[in-house]
Amino acid sequence: MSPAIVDKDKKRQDLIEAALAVFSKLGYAAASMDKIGEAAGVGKSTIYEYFESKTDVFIAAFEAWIDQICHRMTNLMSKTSDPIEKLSVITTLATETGSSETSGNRMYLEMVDQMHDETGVLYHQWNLVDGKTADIRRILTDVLLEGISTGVFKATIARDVEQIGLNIMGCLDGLLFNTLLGNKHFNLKWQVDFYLRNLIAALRTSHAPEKEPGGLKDAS
Amino acid sequence: MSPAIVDKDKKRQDLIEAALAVFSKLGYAAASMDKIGEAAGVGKSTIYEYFESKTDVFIAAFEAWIDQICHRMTNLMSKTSDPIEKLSVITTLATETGSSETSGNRMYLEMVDQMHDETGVLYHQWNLVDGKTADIRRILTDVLLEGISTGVFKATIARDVEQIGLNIMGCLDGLLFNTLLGNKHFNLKWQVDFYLRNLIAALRTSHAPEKEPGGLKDAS
Amino acid sequence: MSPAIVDKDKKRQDLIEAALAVFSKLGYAAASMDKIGEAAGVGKSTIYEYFESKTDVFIAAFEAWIDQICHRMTNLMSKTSDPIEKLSVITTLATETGSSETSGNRMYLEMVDQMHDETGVLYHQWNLVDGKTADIRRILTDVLLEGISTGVFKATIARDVEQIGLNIMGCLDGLLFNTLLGNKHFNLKWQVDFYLRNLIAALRTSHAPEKEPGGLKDAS
Amino acid sequence: MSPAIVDKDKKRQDLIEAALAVFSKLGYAAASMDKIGEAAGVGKSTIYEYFESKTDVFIAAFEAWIDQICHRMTNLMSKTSDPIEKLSVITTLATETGSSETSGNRMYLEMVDQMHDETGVLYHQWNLVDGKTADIRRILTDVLLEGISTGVFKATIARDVEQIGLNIMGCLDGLLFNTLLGNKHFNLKWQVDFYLRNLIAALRTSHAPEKEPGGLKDAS
DNA sequence: GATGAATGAGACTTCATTCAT
DNA sequence: AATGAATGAAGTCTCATTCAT
Repeated sequence: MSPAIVDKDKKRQDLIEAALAVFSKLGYAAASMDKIGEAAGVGKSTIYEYFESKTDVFIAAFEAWIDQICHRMTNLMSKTSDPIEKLSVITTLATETGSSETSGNRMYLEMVDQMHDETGVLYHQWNLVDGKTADIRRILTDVLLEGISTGVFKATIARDVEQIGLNIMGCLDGLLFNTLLGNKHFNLKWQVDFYLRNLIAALRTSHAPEKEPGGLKDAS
Repeated sequence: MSPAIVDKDKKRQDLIEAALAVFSKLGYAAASMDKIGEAAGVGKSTIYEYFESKTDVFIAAFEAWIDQICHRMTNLMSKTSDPIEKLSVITTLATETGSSETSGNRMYLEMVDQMHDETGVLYHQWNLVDGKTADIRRILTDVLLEGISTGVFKATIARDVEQIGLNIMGCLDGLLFNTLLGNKHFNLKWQVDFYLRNLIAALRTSHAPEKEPGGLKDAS
Repeated sequence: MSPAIVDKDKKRQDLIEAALAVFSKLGYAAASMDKIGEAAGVGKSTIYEYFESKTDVFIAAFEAWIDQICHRMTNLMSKTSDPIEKLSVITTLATETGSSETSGNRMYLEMVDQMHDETGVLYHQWNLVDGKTADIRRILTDVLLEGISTGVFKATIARDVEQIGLNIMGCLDGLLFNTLLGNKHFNLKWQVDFYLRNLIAALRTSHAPEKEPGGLKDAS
Repeated sequence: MSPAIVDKDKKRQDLIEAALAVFSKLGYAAASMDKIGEAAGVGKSTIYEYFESKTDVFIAAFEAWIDQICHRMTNLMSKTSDPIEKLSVITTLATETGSSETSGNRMYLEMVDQMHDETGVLYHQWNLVDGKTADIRRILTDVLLEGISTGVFKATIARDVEQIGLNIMGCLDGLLFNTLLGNKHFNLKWQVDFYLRNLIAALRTSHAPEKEPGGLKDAS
């Protein structure tokens, strides 16, 4: 006759899952509590048993989303030890996100929007976002440092690894946006390959073997 | 004898200007007609003398915004004949946009958001956006083609000029976003220089002189 | 160099004419000052030089409308001396008003609406309406009295002529409404003929000749 | 344990009732959602829990209104088997509707107005209105046919029963309007009796007994 | 006298949130 | 714990009317 303590956490997860799906598809504004409740199979007032407000729900969904990305990235990268191949994992991730299958994913867009909007959920919450995205940045930084220590990447980039990580994230974001936005001129795979190819050319030591990551060969 | 004659076109421009400022600062949803009117120094109902709806106002502001970018880009590029230096104009533009002076500029973000949101103003309006942004793409394409014809860029990129133009736009967008979003780790100038340096290295003919555009030398 | 005094009255008439057309077509609420001005070929603010308010414009249009009906009715009735044939003029008038040619005429409907609506222009203005419609009632009463004095109608109806006049107006209104309303089952001419035939049968003296007004013969 | 369960159907009916009262008193345009809510004792937004829009509310009120009339008419008519007395039920109904007790009833007027107004709720909805009013027409038609089969009414009117039913409805509407509209000259009971008396005289077989329905004897 | 321009009041509608059960 | 029901604040848009020229 112990109270259903576990259920509460499980249900919260279910709600987050449902909310993430709705936010990804509709964006923050169009995602009404009604719709989130419906997606989770509960009445909308039930959501308030688990979250303070719509803001709270969004933040939880956002955190879950970042966690998912990190897990996926870590998983894919663990399959190889070559730093260059690890970087090329990004192509896979980006292509996945940009594919029509999951094209509803507007979380990044919403994150930016909510951070930038004076009335936005995440306005002045850079610390929160920073903390969450730090995990992704760390993964990239580690790959670069690993590449330096194994002689694949130039030692001179060591002081810039943090900025280079940001460059990758930033440029990828932009390429992804343009695809999500429905730009029919856009060939996402080509674009990501082209960017990565130019980047790696700048990072690699001149004597490093020319073995290239899958898919990059045709990019120029 | 004559009624108050106002240059309706001028006033419309003023309203667009004000609307662009408000949309840039607050985004589409948070930019109420009240606020736009206040910014323009008129009552909200006055706006309806010049526009059919909020949608109309946004589209006009969006078009004005693209036009501004094109003009600025064309102006800056006309000051040099070197394709590489022309490309580096992008650094200036990006830095300007990302500077705190004009940090409110969320138009691109909003454009993406409105196109992607099922209920968005620009949903399924890709033709409109495409037509407007085509001008920017054309400017970039022209620079690339000019570089090829003067032997500065590899002839082999000729077939890809369109995609490369998109790559520039996309990556720049992403870098800009991350800055606008308040990412304090982000050094926009460094990021743009780094991207352009890698890009130009991939485009230029091997025998081309190493003369680099201002500001790129230190980027690695 | 005398001021254009005549023009003012003429212009007022033009405005009334235009307003009547717009009110008849659109009804009171949908007839914006903008549209009335446009129909009269002047700016909407000009209307306020000639009328105090939209209410004023409507009342003037309403009065003009009643006057038109009276004139038409008087004209048609003057062509015969037979009271029964005079009554049958109503068929012509009703058919005219109900015909698709002029089907836009919603003045009566609007009159009723505006009188009955708590916020209506004519609310509590029965005196005004009564005074105006009195002319029509008088015409009908005169026909009945004339019929009595010539022995065509029963003398016993003398005390009821006023009510009978109202009966004609009332029933005709109703039949007209149902036609204006688009009731496709409705054959206006048949309906009016049927009503008048029954009415006349009740009014006429038993020894009066059976000569019937045109169009009534087939009505049963 | 269970949330506040309200009989949604019951509440919807209450809202319709309240809306019908407000529409009847003020007409469609002047009946704001605020006022309807107030009349029902709920906030205006609550109405949107039960109806999609103001249009929806009006249509529901309109349908309820027709249903009420049909029920009342059927009830009253069921108390006698004499077709002539059945027709005289109309006098009762009309007098009721036109009495000061329920003088606010402008539903018919509004129905006409909304059907006729280009921007009206019922514009081009003749099918809806037709379907609803068909019930009333059917009741009248049945009475007439029944009268024919029992030899009270002339067999020759058989082909016109539909039009005669419409004639009754149309003329009654008009008489009612003039009363509702506040015409102080109008004696509704006299008017309806007069109309019905003339009608019945035209319908009845010559050998039929002169037994008249209550109230008709004095009408001329 | 005429009118282009401006607007304030008010309408419908949405939705995050609260409350009673 | 769960939720059906209710709502107030806010947003977009309309339009009769006023004002300055």
